[in-house]
Amino acid sequence: MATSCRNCPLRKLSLFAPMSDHEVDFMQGFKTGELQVDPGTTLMLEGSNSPQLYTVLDGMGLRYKTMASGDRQVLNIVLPGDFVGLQAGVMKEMQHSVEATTAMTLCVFDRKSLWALFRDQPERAFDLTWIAAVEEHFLGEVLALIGHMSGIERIARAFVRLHDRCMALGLVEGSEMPLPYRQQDLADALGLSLVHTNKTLKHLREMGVVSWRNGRLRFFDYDKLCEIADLDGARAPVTRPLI
Amino acid sequence: MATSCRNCPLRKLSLFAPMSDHEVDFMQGFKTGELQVDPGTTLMLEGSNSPQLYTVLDGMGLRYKTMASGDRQVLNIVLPGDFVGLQAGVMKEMQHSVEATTAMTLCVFDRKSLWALFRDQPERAFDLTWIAAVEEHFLGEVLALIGHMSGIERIARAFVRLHDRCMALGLVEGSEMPLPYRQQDLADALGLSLVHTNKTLKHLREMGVVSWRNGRLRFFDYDKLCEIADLDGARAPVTRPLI
DNA sequence: CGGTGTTTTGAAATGAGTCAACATACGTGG
DNA sequence: CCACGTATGTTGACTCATTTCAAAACACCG
Repeated sequence: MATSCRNCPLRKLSLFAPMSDHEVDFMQGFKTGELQVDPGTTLMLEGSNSPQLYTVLDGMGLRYKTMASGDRQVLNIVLPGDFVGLQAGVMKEMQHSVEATTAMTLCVFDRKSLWALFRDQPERAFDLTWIAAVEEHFLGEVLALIGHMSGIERIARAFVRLHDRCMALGLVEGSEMPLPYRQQDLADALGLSLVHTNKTLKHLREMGVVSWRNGRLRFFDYDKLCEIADLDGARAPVTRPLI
Repeated sequence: MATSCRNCPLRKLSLFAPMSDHEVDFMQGFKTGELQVDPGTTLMLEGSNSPQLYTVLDGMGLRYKTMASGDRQVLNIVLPGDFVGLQAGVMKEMQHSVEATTAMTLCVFDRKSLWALFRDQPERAFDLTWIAAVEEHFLGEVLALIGHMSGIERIARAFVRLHDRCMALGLVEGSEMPLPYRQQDLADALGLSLVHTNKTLKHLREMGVVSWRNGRLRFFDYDKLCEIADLDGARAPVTRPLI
């Protein structure tokens, strides 16, 4: 049974900007359905133009680009609350692909009604731009990360950032959280080779900082991890709108 | 004397999406003035919240992030037609800084009237989101670049992309174009050390491919450059809106 | 039980960073 | 007009993080 926007479990989270009843009603009308996909499903394909846009309700995915050489650059990890397909909505086509890593539940919107949203709901239109700006911000962060940090620093920072995001979503259980990816995925996200990623993970494990096994990430010494990641404890949470 | 939007020289370029007379009139009203800045001026500061937004009319600049270590990551080069400050407009504050490299002329908009734009001009609001999506796309490209390519490939690709952008803006004169930056700027943009950037530039020069001297970039063998950059000749130009 | 995908390990090769000096250009003030 | 200071570009030698290659161990599934 499909969730109604009114009882959307994500909306309750403080991570997301509050929305008036009237706005929620509009979103409800904007929503055309709900989609369940299996792990490995490609939601958006680079160069294509999806007729549908999504908001992730549940599950995890990946945004990535495929390069001429066949390599893959993972742009970021897709978590609940993320909006998928904005590029297809405003540009001619997607510039990256999006794939479901786990099973996912998605809110479906019709691309054609995006224009109605801009016309009738300036607040929501503003929020969409906001979302695009937040995406841009995250990409900028990763760029700085890959451009200037060593392997162990990159991995540590990726883990901390992931922890922050999952914490805000209530996905962290004690000192443990799900991370259902392959080492190859992390390597592709951080611009490292698989072998080096593996060895660095081993190093972090033996240092007693974090352990990533069987799709679960365990934090043994979070402070140390932050230190390696060159991040202090005070990180302002980024509030953002939910579409 | 300030340029009127109606005769805006940029608008004529095919790079930018066409705009109706009515839309141009609105933009004219949105525009509050024109700003001239000297080289080295900081237009936006990371963490601050500018009351003004700009569209570059003339000159070149840099967007960059400053890292805890003191390093700098150049996100991209700012050219005429680029919109500056969108992040400050929709998020609480800028996540990167913007600096004028040469003298610049900027169209000034009032941040407060951004909301009016969303309310009264859904087409323009749509364009703003479009711009944000284009920015995101470019950052994704650079990310893939830095994550997976060697020094010489990165430099070659940066030059080709720059050539494409400047060509669309009519800034290329024959096989030569202005590039008023320091080697350090390029190094910071591509995640390379200054020394390695210097040596790679020398290498490209000695191969007879490109020469970058005295703020001017000269192409001797453009095909070869594209080959090194792993780009074929057929690159679709990205049309985008001008605000 | 064999097949496929993932993780792990070791050894060798190298691209890129760091250090440290020198060269060049440009502007300012004496 | 020259001397000096600062910013940028150039070069060589050395080091090391990371990549690449190759193989083995492990896990899961039909």
